[in-house]
Amino acid sequence: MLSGWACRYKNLEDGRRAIVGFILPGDLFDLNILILREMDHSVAAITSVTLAEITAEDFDAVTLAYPRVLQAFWWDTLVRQAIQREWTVSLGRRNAVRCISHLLCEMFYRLRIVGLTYDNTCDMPITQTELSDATGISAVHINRTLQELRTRNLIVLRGKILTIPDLAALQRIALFKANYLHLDREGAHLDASDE
Amino acid sequence: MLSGWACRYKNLEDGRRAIVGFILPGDLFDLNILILREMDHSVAAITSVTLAEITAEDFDAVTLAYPRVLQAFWWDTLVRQAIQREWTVSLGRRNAVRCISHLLCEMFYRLRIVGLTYDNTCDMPITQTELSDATGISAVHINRTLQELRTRNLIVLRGKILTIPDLAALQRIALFKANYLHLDREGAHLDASDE
DNA sequence: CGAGAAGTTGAAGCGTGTCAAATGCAGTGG
DNA sequence: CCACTGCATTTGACACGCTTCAACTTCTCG
Repeated sequence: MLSGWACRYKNLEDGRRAIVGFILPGDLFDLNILILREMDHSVAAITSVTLAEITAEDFDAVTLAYPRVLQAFWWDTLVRQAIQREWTVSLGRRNAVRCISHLLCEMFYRLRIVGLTYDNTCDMPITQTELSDATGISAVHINRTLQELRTRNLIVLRGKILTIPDLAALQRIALFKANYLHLDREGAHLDASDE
Repeated sequence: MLSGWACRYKNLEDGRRAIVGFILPGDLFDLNILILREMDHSVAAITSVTLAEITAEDFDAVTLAYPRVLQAFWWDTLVRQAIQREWTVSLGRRNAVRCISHLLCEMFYRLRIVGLTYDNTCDMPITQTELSDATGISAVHINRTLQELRTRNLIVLRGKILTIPDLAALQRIALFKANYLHLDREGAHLDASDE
């Protein structure tokens, strides 16, 4: 993924859609298809996107010839898995305010790694309906919760642009700890939390 | 993991515990520690367990010398990730009855792969409190929901032994589709669902 | 047999879902 | 430039699944 946003999702048999992850610029996708026989989920673009492609043959050739490359890819996979685990925690244990705050924190950090934040703002091209599909919270309640976050001056979200006036405060609300993103292996990072 | 059950969990700052996955016999654990610098979660034994261990040096040596081994390990990682995604769906979209049913289906299938089911029964050594930590549903409601599943003859659960009289029926309730477990790469499998 | 853990039960409250309708907003064609 | 269209956001009222609390009972194991 070179630019743009996409999401992974699964459709339940009763027709509802569940977003299980967001794919941001710089993310690898999709290694699944190279290793597993069958995709167990779908991917959809949220904005217009640009991709770089590699064939299965080239992938096999490169990774077999340069195992370090495979290890690096694997590192990426493990980080995605850590993110998925944190989503599990969010959905199971965090209420609406915390769940949404946590998701926004995660997006902001992930965008910052790849240089797509500007001071304390970043793009946030997802609709409230998509937020609903991602968090399992109804769209109506997403709306009310966003308004609460706005009222408490924790976020400014207008026209697909997100500004976080006080990241440390938002993290505190969200019970967000950035360590699960394993930023230490990558370049730029600054943890706004106290610890 | 050679025998016994364990779980991965994270502690929230407010003291609650969230179980983000179960580790069953045959599962690899923990590749994270070999690749990532820092564990972002903890692992606890549920029953007494036996493990096989490999040093980081041996691991590096083997995977660098035999890239196919690394690819196989990676395949395992991707399946774990698929399971984690399905947990995300469960917590976000399934109500208590479906969520618990789904978890039981998953456990049963995973145990069956490694030959730890006997006809339609298997061990289920987790307490209702642990089920609560895994699903985000309060222990009290876990209890009531299990009773409902028992009343509807969907499960028989007594003394850490689970029997599923009609697996297809339970899957239907749970909206369970076994494809996400990617059983096709492994040996024995029988999908009890209609499709 | 005793003690602590696990499971069970009831009552009350609340966070969130659902439904339905109104409003705002962006793109399209006349 | 405006009417038109469809989607996203917002609002209010009401219902319900689930949580919480607190007690009680049943298991398990030394």
